[in-house]
Amino acid sequence: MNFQQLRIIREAVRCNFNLTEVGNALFTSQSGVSKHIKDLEDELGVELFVRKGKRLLGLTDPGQELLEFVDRILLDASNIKNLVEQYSKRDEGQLTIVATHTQARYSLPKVITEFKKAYPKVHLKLHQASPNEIVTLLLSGEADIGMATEALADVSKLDSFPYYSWYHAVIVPRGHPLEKVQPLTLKALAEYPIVTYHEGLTGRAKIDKSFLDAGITPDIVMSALDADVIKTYVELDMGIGIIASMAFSPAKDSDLSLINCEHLFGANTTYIALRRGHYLRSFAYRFIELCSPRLNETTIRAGVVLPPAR
Amino acid sequence: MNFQQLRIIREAVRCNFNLTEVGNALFTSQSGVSKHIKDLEDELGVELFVRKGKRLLGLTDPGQELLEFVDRILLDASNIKNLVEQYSKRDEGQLTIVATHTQARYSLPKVITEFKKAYPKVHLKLHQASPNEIVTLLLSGEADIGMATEALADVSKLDSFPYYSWYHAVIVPRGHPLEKVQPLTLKALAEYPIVTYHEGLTGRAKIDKSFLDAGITPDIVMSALDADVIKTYVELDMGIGIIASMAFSPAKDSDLSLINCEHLFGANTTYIALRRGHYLRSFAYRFIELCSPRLNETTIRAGVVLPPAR
DNA sequence: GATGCTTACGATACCCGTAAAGATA
DNA sequence: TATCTTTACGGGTATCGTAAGCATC
Repeated sequence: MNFQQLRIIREAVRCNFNLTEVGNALFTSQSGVSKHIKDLEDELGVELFVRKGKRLLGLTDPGQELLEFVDRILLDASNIKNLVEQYSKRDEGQLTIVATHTQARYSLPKVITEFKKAYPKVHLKLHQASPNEIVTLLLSGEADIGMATEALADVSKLDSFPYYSWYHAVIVPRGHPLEKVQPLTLKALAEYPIVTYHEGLTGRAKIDKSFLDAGITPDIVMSALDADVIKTYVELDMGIGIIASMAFSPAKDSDLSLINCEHLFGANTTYIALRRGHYLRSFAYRFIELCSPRLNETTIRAGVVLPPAR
Repeated sequence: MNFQQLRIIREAVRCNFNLTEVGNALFTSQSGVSKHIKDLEDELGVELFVRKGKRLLGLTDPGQELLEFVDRILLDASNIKNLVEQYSKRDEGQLTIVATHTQARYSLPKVITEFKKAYPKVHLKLHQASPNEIVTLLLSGEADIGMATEALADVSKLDSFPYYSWYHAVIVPRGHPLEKVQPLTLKALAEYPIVTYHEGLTGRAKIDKSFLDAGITPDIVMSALDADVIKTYVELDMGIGIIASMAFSPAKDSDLSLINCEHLFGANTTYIALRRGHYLRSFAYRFIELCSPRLNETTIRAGVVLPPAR
């Protein structure tokens, strides 16, 4: 048994059991991949893959159980690399953040500016992705820190920590009749076409649930992945917008006006998530602390989940 | 980085950094060991060992941190071997139990008889050791299941489960005046020389504490590792004995009489301990279940610690 | 002087990639 | 037929053990 064999097992699963693809992914030949699998199966004395003729279709039961350990071995191997770098290059290295549009655009710029100042030698990679993609990237080890409002808190192999809480707000073209409605109600909103976020993004679930609970069917004419797109179409008068309140800038969005609606959709919590067991460099912990001072290295290592901040 | 290198790192620590010994332990040459360490340090770019000239003295800080991951990787590697055997030879294999004299002699014979009947093909190894040795053997992976009254429950890397509770009893030569003392008191015991267990064994701590709390200094003339030795010397009239009550057999110990003293020293709990994260074959779980029906595979996997049984 | 570590060197085994052949869709 | 896997084979590399050279105690 060697590490290359284990990498191949893991990659085979990720590549849906296409060994040619595995070869490419690991920068080696497909024949070598094939042989390694065979050698390992011979050594262990068990078939790890379900085969139909020559094609691999999936994992056998022992293969499935084995995969858990393989994953952890490879995780630990990468942890070793990280931890050793921590000593040889204390303030150098790479940090990969993966966040949704909302976080990348509105909450992270300030943090990243500060971080860059404190750790100029750290190569910071910021990926933008959907909540589900964020989960995948964290679990595969391709990203160190994930940030999103959705999905993260439900995954057992992730540790997630409340980052901050926020509310939705309504945006309308300046002079829109809704500006005068006091107090704002779901019923009043539902009288206009609505532009808001896509399903599974930035608290969209809360919006849907609020309308559903009230027995009102909103006319959602368009859903977008980010607030910039929503604002664009609200400016074009396609409807009123519902966005995360921090996405509104009075200066830049001077054609629009923001209407508070904290009472309508409830609070959302954005989470910072880490892969459980993944070794983080000290500057990664510092990054998180810059996001929220309550989340220091000790707290995070303890895995304690604190109540969300306001 | 390969597995041999990791095995060498781990073994170097176990062998007190004597690389010649490591070579012998791993059945390879000392020069190879030396080179492997150098190669790994070169690859990682960090010194893992503190050196004085050519001699190794200990681990550096990164080496210490690395060791944790190395241990887990090698644990997982052995888990893989075990789990795969579970499929290829369901009811065959090896099971290593390590227990104190008291358990090996008085509580295990019945269990082992039953187990042998159910799993005739499993090679059962029973080691006898002190509580501290039991901890070491479990942590090094040399034993699968440990049993003792002391030490086990305090080790964080072990999962320990209450096996059964028991009481001490006093043994005296037949016709001894203590037979008539009703009720038996610590003070009455302290008037005779006492033969009992060694420190750190079979509830000796409870005996000492009871006397200490009562402000009485017992005259312990001899301490032994097991009840058989204690009984021998009580028969020779060296003093009265305090032993675990299950160590007395009316038939075999006809020269002695047993005096109940549950009220004097309190209950002891014997624990079954496993190395956390160590993969156990299904027959190992069955063995534990034979010890105590409450400890089935599900309960143990959940790591739930139940209150001790009576 | 005995023990322990490093380096050099040759034999062996292992790993990789190319190429050809066979299986599957 | 195109895609994919297995097997065979040759070149390269890594690993291992012996032996010699040094450092440490």
